[in-house]
Amino acid sequence: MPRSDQSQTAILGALSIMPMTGYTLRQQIRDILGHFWSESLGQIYPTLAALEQQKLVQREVPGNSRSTTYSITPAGITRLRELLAESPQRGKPRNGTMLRLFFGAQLGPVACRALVTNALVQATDQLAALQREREELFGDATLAADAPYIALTISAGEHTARATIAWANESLATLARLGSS
Amino acid sequence: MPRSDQSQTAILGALSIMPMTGYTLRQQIRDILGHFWSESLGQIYPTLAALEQQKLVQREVPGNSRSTTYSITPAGITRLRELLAESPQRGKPRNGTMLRLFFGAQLGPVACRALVTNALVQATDQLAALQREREELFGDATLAADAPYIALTISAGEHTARATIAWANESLATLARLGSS
DNA sequence: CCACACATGTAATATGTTACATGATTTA
DNA sequence: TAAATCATGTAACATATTACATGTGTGG
Repeated sequence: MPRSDQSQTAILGALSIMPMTGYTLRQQIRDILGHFWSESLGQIYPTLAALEQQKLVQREVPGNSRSTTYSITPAGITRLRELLAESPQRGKPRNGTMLRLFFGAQLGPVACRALVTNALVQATDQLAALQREREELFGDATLAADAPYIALTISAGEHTARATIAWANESLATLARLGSS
Repeated sequence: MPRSDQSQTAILGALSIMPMTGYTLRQQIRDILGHFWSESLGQIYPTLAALEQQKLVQREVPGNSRSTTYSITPAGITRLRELLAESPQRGKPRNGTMLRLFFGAQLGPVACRALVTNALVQATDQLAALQREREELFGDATLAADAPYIALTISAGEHTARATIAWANESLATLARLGSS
């Protein structure tokens, strides 16, 4: 059962910052990588088991607690660096909003306006969330080494969100003209 | 074997513009929706078979040719409008470049620079491709009804590409400072 | 006539989510 | 002590890609 390289990369990466349980792993990935990554528990547990078999991660002292904290091994760090060095296989795009807009003649201008408005709201929310994250990032001393790189990914999200906002406003104006004529 | 609503939407949508074979369907989706959508042949043929069973598409006069051209039925148009009206289920993001950059401390500044440069090149190429498409769009009279909506999706691609270019240039400057210090 | 594009379809494989089953720990 | 959260793991289902097997039409 070969668990995907991609999931292994994300999980090893997260464990390279700090040891965690599978459950916490999902939370951290959702909350911190959420803008550009996702993993489900159904992926995480089997992947952790596979990584453990390959000795790339290990269970930490399972003393008193019933929960299993995993940490990355030196071999795991080596493997992580290999995986990160592989060229990123771009996932196939599937943007439901654009698909609907493309066939907007079938959908009608009113529903299209709703789609764009929705995209606008989401992008605005995301921009706010990213700005909050940026502030938190500088308050966390344990991330000192990672902070400059993490800031790059936050910046990317901000650029994209602002682009979406600009596009949405433009498009709403266009759609208004389209609807009235 | 329930074929996904998402694939059905894309295929019915494409057939709403003109009848096609499965093979051509894939080409058109790759070439025209490629910026925000993808379907493989392994999806297209089974989906077409399912759609035919539901009478949402039909084979056109299979007279002399060996190839099977499908066209959308009135029921298919109705179904397409239903599908388009469903709120777009956002696919989970998986951006390999951002994942690598996030763990840039493990990967090192040189490889990170390469990742960003690569993103810059891709975005530049895409911007050029989109501008070509925009010109073609106005030259094609058969798309008159769809053109304004299609233009919206092209514009979205352009905004995103320009945002990526701006981010990449900024980030290269940041990485240069990071590497030299 | 040979290579290449057109065309169809299936099977193996990969990937991934959701729901289910189960239970411990914390907090109000 | 009841509810919420933390935690693990599996199974069923959904989705998707790639490779394979096979054949037709067309241009050089």
